[in-house]
Amino acid sequence: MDLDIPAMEEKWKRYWAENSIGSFDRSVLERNKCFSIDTPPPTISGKMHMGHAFSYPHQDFIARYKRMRGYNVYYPWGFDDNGLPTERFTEKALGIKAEKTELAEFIKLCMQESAKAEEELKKSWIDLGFSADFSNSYRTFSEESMRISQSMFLDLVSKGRAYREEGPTIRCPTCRTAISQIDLKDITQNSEFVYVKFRAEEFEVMIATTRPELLGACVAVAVNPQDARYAGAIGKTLDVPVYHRRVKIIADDIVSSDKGTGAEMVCTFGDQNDIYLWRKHGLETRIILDDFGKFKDSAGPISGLSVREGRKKIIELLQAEGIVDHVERIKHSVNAHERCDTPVEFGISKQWYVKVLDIRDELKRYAHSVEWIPQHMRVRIDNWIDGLKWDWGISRQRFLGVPFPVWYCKSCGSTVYADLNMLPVDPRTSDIPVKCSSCGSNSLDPERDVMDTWATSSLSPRLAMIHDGIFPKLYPMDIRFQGHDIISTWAFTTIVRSAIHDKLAPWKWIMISGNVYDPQGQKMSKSRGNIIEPITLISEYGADSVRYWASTALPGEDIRVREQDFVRGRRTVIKIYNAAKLVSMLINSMNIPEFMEPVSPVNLGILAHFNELIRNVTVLMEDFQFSRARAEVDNFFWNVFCDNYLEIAKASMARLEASSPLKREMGWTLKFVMMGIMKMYAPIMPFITEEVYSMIGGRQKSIHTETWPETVLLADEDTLKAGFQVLLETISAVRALKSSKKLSMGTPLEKITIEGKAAIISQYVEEIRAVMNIADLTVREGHQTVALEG
RNA sequence: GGGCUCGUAGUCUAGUGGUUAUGAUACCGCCCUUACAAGGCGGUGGUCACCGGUUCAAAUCCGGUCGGGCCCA
Repeated sequence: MDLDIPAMEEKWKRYWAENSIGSFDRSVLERNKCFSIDTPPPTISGKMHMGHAFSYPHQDFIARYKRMRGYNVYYPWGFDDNGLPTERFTEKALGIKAEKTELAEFIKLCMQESAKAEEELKKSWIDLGFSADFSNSYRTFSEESMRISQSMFLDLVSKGRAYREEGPTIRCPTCRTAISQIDLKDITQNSEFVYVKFRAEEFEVMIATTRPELLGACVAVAVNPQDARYAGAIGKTLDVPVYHRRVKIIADDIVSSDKGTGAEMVCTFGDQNDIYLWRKHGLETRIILDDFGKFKDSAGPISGLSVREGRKKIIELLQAEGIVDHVERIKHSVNAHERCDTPVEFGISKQWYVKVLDIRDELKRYAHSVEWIPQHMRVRIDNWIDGLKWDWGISRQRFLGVPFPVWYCKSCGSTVYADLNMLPVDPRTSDIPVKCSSCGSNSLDPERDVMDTWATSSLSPRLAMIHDGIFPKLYPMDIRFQGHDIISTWAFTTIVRSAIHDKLAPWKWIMISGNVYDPQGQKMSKSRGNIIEPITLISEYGADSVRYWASTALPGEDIRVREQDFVRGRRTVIKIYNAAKLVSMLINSMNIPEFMEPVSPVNLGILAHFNELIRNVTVLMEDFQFSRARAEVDNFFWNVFCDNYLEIAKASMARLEASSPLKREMGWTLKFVMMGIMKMYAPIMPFITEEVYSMIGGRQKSIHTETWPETVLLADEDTLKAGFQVLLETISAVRALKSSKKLSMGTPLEKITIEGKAAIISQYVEEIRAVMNIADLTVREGHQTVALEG
């Protein structure tokens, strides 16, 4: 009977759910008995994609392995329904616009849509056989998460780590919305460098700019301190053409001498470079563009114009002044909104920041106290921390997000914080009466910004464990799983939060996964049309095969989606099933005892090999090297167990009397080794191993509640193993002989002479005769040769 | 531009100083009555990106060059 993979997987999914296989035992909360996993909550705004199908199994391999090693595994599940992606998802699903919907209503709709999407999504994850706790998942935008996030924000405030200051905002003129840095991408566009002379009484400086229209926002001219051309000019002032104001010449290493003339105009704000210089040098602020991309009155002659019109007009005015030297066509990269490719504009407003610059060394120490898998990923967070230019900005000018529990007093200007017992609170929509804590006024303005999603996601260990009522029992957690693309965001911000709130590193280990590419090594994207859906692969090859594919990559390494890997996974599943069918046929009529001590060389030999396998695989799994671990099991299962031991056992047992002690011993060894292989495969392929476990008489209700295989005590294991190795080589030589004579492996042979290590081979004469169907076998001392006689 | 990473049969991949370089896939032979042809046995196929250095010995260590990828500017 052929194996029906979908039906088999369906059966066990139900069985595990009904029997709560793999669930966390709340009564055991000692840290050394638990293993806790900080899982990345997938965003609810998308389907499961190949990146998920690749990296999430890695967590599950470790979770299942640790359970079998006796740990009470805390493997919570969350969904990320916070922030902009959910806004867009809800807008699209309901055909509404956040701007045109009443705020409280919009947020309610977002939460409803998220809840629906989560139910749908959950199914995909369960289909892949994950053993996380789906029955009790947390959400990054629940009332509970909001309360946690707000209370931890207040903790930042009380520790002097959160502050509010003027900061840049990014707007997309096309989408007419505030966006965050994460929504930016670099695009290269054709542009022109306009070379303009800035004059002073005694000298002039030529600057090259791609944004002449921002002349009215010019607050400085910057040069590199090493640049000899401007050495004498630093600190002096220049006249801004058209507007005729004086600005200072400042020096900064960030200015490149070989770009343009080496002197650049600093405007508030043309690009991120400007923001950096503005902040570092404490420059004044001149905002001349409004939120809709039109010039304000302060832009003087170009007020009311668009960016494009203003640019044309300014160039005309500069030419009229006779100070345009020349115009050069160039290609340069600009920050653009990733959705619509429009170059963004920068504005300014008061924003909340988390102070991190002064604790960089401490953050690095915490980052280093975590063990990074693979180790080389650790330098990425070092580079990030070293390269930080400003504090962590957590304000976003959006609708859906965790609100700041903050008001501003209209009469005295104080910042008023919510009490802990008010949380969660949305000052934008709440009618809770709040009074100013300094002057008692009840006339307060709510903070209208919301927190960036990372400000909440960075608390994921708390979100999960408070939700489950076990915080801080298992905190810090054992391991975080995440991709390398978010080391500078999620890993970094989580380390920041534990460092500040708890003076701890958040985990013992962090495991970084790679990216998934299409068969040609290209990124998968809608625009390339090369998206492959995990659901398609699951229905075609089975979840075990998809997991098998995911297990082929080493930690941190990228992988391609290639048909042949799934084919290989499915072959393995089917091979396991067929091997199990044979094993159960061979042993089912027997009464196999739980323990036995084999005495025959062939059984001791495979056990010696198996011991070695268990040791190697265990070391690899402890080291999170599931790819190598699985390859070891594969090799043993196919080449040693199936191709040889099973063939030997099948042929030998057919010749032995039912009452023969050797037959009984073989039956026991078959079951013992097969069971052990299944246990080592179980974390990778939970479905087929469960099926086999039930076929060959597992004693527990599931293989996933079994313990990891342990070695058996053998006298002189090395000799046993070497002897068994000679047996395998001898069989291989006889097979080669049959193959060269174009005979089937089952063809009877009359008389065969084997030359080799006679003392060893003689121990296995009966097995060799049986498996190769040889009537008369002679063994002679000599170099390994096999000859057919007569 | 900076950091990290990778470069091994047509393709993918193992291999951090020591026999004849691992395995998968593809390809070519042969083998189906008794677990599995989605299988078994055997075979073809490689200047280990390039150049130089260290060493008795380099795919492996060091330096450089070229090319790919990711992250950051």
